[in-house]
Formats: sequence, C-alpha cells, structure tokens
Amino acid sequence: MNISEAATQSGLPAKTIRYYEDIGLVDPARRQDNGYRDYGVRDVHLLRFLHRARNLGFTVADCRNLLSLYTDGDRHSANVKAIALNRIADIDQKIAELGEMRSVLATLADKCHGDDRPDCPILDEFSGAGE
Amino acid sequence: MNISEAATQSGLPAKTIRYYEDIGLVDPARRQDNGYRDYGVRDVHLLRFLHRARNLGFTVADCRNLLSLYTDGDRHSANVKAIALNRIADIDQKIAELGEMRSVLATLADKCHGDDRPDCPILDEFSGAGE
DNA sequence: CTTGACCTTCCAGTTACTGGAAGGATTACC
DNA sequence: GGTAATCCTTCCAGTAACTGGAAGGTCAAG
Repeated sequence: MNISEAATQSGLPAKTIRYYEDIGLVDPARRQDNGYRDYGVRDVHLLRFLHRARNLGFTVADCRNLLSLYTDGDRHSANVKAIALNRIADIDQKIAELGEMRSVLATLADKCHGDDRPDCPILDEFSGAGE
Repeated sequence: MNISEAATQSGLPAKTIRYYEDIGLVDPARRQDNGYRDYGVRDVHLLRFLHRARNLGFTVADCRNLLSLYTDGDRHSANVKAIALNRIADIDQKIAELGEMRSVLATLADKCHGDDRPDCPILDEFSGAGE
C-alpha cells in the first residue's frame, strides 16, 4: 500500500512516517517499481504502536527502546522480558499520574454547581494572591 | 521561595518555569527586593500540575485550556464544568490507550520464556519480511 | 573579601515534527 | 491522446517546546 494509506491506517501523517524513516526510527520502506514507498500490515501495526506511544508522551528515544523489543530478534528472551517489564512499569506510572489529574479535574467539576453562578470553590486554591 | 526551590518542588527545571512565564502560560512571578522571582505554595501546585500534564502528552495549548479552569474565575460554573468534563474524557482516552500498550507489552513479556533462549514468538509479528 | 552557588537576561541549539516548493507518476475525464 | 487533479518523491525552511551557555549581578560561608 502507498504511504497515504499507511498514514490513514496508522494515524501518523505521511510526513511523519518519512521523518521516522529519516531518523532511523523505522527501517526504510520497500519501494514499488515507481519508487513509491510500499507498506504492509505489519508496518502499519508498528506505525500505529509508535503513534500511540508518542501521543502518550514517550519520546522518540523511548520509542526506540520500546521497538527494540520487536526488532532485535537476537536479543535474549530474558532481556526482552526485563525491558518489557520496565516499560510496563513506566506505563503504570503514567496511568497513575493520569488518574491523579483526573481526580483533580473530577473534584473541580463536582464542586462546580453546574448552573450559571460563577463561583467555583476550588478556584481559590490556585488563583488569587500568592502566599 | 527562589526559583530553584520551586523547581525542585514542582519537578520542572527552573529554565522551563522561566520559559512558561515568557510564553504567558503562567503569570509573571512576584519579585523579591533583589529582583529574584518569588514563589508560593500555590504557584508550586500549579507548576506541578503543568509538569504532570506535559509529561502525559498534553500540549502547552492543552495546558492553557486546563489552567483556564483555575485561573479564569469569571467563567460561569456551567462552562467550567463542561470543560472539565471534556478534559476528563481526554484523560480517560489516554488511560485506555496506555492500557492497550500495556497489554501489548505484557503479552510480549509473558510469551518470552524469561530464560536465555533468544526466541520470542511475538517478534515474528513485527520483524522479518513485510506482507 | 573572595569563592561558589545562586539569580538575572539573552541568544543559540536541539527535538520532533510540519509546511511548502519543485518536480515526477498515476488516475480520471473529455 | 491531452490535461487536470491527485498522488508520490526529495529537500529545505519554519515551528513548538524546550535546553544549554554566555555575561553579569546577588548572596551566604569561611
């Protein structure tokens, strides 16, 4: 499939896919006879994974780490497992932090009357004079 | 407190705090007699919130949105509530995506024998010849 | 009273894209 | 067969969000 189809299916802009190839985050794509890049289902899976990871605040360097689990077939299973478990710990931490932010916002939403009165008790917490 | 203390407590580098002031993401800090920036507990709370949000993949523009909930005291409660609920939906989406990534990695870790044999069945999924 | 760790501003560099130009390939229509 | 629209290519420039470093003022310790 062409790059625009891979872009649609993975959620990454075509520009970004080419960029990832440029910086060596993904292997150079196969080329069709006309010189166009050619993508398969596996490529799209990988790109989608990258798309998610970047959206979720992993850096490109983090992504290289994540991908090494897939692409480095020579790595010992024990190492793969250890690295995967580390990444899972990272993800759990992010989930916990999102949970905290969520509860901050939920408290805020909850304390707001939801009517038209412009008084939210929690606003005092952050606005107004410093200490 | 000085900027370095605010940095330590919020988790944001001092550089970044000044940068956020520059771009108007946070209000200019009060100044001490010597011209040093002066921060209070509320400022630190706000900076910590920003630190979390940025880490979790919210853009600076998103952060402005999130902060408007705190800083715009004139906003009607109904609006605050609506925006907060939208942000919560964003966060829930992120949590769901992290959950997906987590399960991809967990499956990977699980399928690895955890010994020294270099064969991970799942590696086939992404590596090797394209489709 | 000076050494070292702060702070200030300003400017240049980095990361990770993102947009646009210039030009070739493909499809769709007359 | 021509041509207009829509792909694709590379390359280069610009943006977002920092990040590091220079140049210089401030402050607490010995």
